[in-house]
Amino acid sequence: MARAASPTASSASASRCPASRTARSRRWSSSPSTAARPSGRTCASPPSAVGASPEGGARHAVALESRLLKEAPGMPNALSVSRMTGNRSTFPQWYQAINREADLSEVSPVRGCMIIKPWGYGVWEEMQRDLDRRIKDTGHVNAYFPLFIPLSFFAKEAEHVEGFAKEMAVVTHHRLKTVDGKLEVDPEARLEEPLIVRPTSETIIGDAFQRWIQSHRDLPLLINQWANVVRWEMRTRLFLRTSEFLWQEGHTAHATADDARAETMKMLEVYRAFSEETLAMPVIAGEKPENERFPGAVATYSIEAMMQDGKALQAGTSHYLGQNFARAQNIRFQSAAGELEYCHTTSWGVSTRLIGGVVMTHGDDDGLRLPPAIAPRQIVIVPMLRDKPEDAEVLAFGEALSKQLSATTTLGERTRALLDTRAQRSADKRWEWIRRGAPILVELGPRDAAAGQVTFMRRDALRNGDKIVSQAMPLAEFVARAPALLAEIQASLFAEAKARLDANIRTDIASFDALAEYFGAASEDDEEGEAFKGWVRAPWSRPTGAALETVEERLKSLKLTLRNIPLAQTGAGGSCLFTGAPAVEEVLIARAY
RNA sequence: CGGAGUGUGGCUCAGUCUGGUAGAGCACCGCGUUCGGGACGCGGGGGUCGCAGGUUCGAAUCCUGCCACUCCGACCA
Repeated sequence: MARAASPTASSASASRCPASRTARSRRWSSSPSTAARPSGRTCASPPSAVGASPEGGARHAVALESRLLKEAPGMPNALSVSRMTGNRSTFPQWYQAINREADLSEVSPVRGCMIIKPWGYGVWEEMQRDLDRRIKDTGHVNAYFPLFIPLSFFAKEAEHVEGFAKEMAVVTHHRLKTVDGKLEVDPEARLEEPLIVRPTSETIIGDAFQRWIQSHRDLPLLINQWANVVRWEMRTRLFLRTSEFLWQEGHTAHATADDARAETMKMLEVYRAFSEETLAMPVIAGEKPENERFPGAVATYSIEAMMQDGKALQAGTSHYLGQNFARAQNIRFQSAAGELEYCHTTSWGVSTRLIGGVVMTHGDDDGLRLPPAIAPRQIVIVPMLRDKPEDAEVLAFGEALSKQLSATTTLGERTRALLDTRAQRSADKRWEWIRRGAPILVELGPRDAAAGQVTFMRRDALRNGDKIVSQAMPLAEFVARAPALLAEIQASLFAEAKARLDANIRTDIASFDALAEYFGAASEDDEEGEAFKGWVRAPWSRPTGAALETVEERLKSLKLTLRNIPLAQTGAGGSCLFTGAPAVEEVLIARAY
């Protein structure tokens, strides 16, 4: 073992020092800024001390990947956690490590598709439950439409077709046959009309709307569907972009443009509130520039969230479709005046991508941190069992605690507590729950049982420097305070992310050159570590058509995109960053997922 | 689809240059000692080295083709 700088380290301390072990560490070992960094936690030797030692510690990958990273050098707006997660060059590895170590998801044998593991799916279920409530509270009802859409349906809206045609899964046959012991597609079983696997459901739902709507009394028609969709993506990443993903898609029809526009904005606001209140993920809501519109839409709005590497994630969209789909599909109603008119429709959706957003918003060196509102288990009790008589008391105490906690109400729901009685070692279980992001972790030992007290850790504030922070209080007090404590964790995660977002949107960039300097300089760095860059909010003249395309081209050279035009405008004047013309509003510019 | 890289037990990797019949740590199983900050000892189980051909007495290693994954582009929730 090449642990040159700490010759005294015992194997025991080495085992607690996983940072010293991956081959990755060699990548940074020559970096001057790494060597000086004090080792984290119980780790005795600096990362640079380690060479080719192949010792393992795979389960610690989240911690070890990130601990080795460079500090963001001299960045005024550097994230508080940028030394681990804010480093652009290692962020993808960190992201994948969390997916693996927090048991969220894994790539499947099917190209471009993922397996959402129970813990990750549990998070999705909590999201679904909360958002479904919000969707129903705004008057919508759930329904389900077919996975397969006849090609002819899909073909009706020209822009829509153009937007999705390149990423379509198509079903052409309905039978297999065995030839020489091998299964083959039966050429005899060709479908008369190919079916596409839905990439979105405007057309199949529009077809139903066309039949369901006759009178203005049938409007508004407010439908939502929870479903999977398929878009044949070239490049996929867990949760953020996969060929198949889960989502919710709302589809509504209205009598007037005003009503439909109001619906579009209402659902955008539902998404904003859901994202900020439930996911603790601050967002900026705004309108997409015309070239970023949903295919077939008159206007598209989005909420954009800032990830810990500074990139923007489109976290939800809401579209005003005008009468485009109504005309294409003959969705008409008879008005009070007796006239036949086309409906105005909307659609809006969020997907399992949000899970990726939560990971990249709240994750840290120790793994995932889940906002209590979406944590499948909010309080996990790990009993310290030692194969001794007092184990029974510890377990009994734990069961009582779990039961009492489950009788309380947190954030409007029954508190989700778990007594983890699995046979694994307590220490392993503790770290597993830390990596998974359980908001509160209770460690229950004989001393607690005897004293009738609860010792616990908050995942949002797990460490003070290198030390794990735990606190203790009497059972009754803990049970009484747990809901408030969880609410506090929810709030603190949001506050942390909100502060990061607010601190990293620059509004002082007044020219394209300045923009290029800010973003361009970093891209010339090698992969060793690009400094954190946030977003830029800049005045612009809202160019359209070819002029807008030119803007996009120039931004592309800097790997930048227009995210949205925030609804909340400051009214600041100035001249357009791109055209020099008088600005009419501000636009958000960022690198994006 | 272009550029770069990687495929070796569950995980992270060494071994490939210089062919000789597969390793480490962690994880897993058993026993014992431990146990409030990622325990220790002893003993085990698990890999046709991404796939298919080829060269060779012999291939993880050399050659050819293919596939998959990761990162960077193009495309997108």
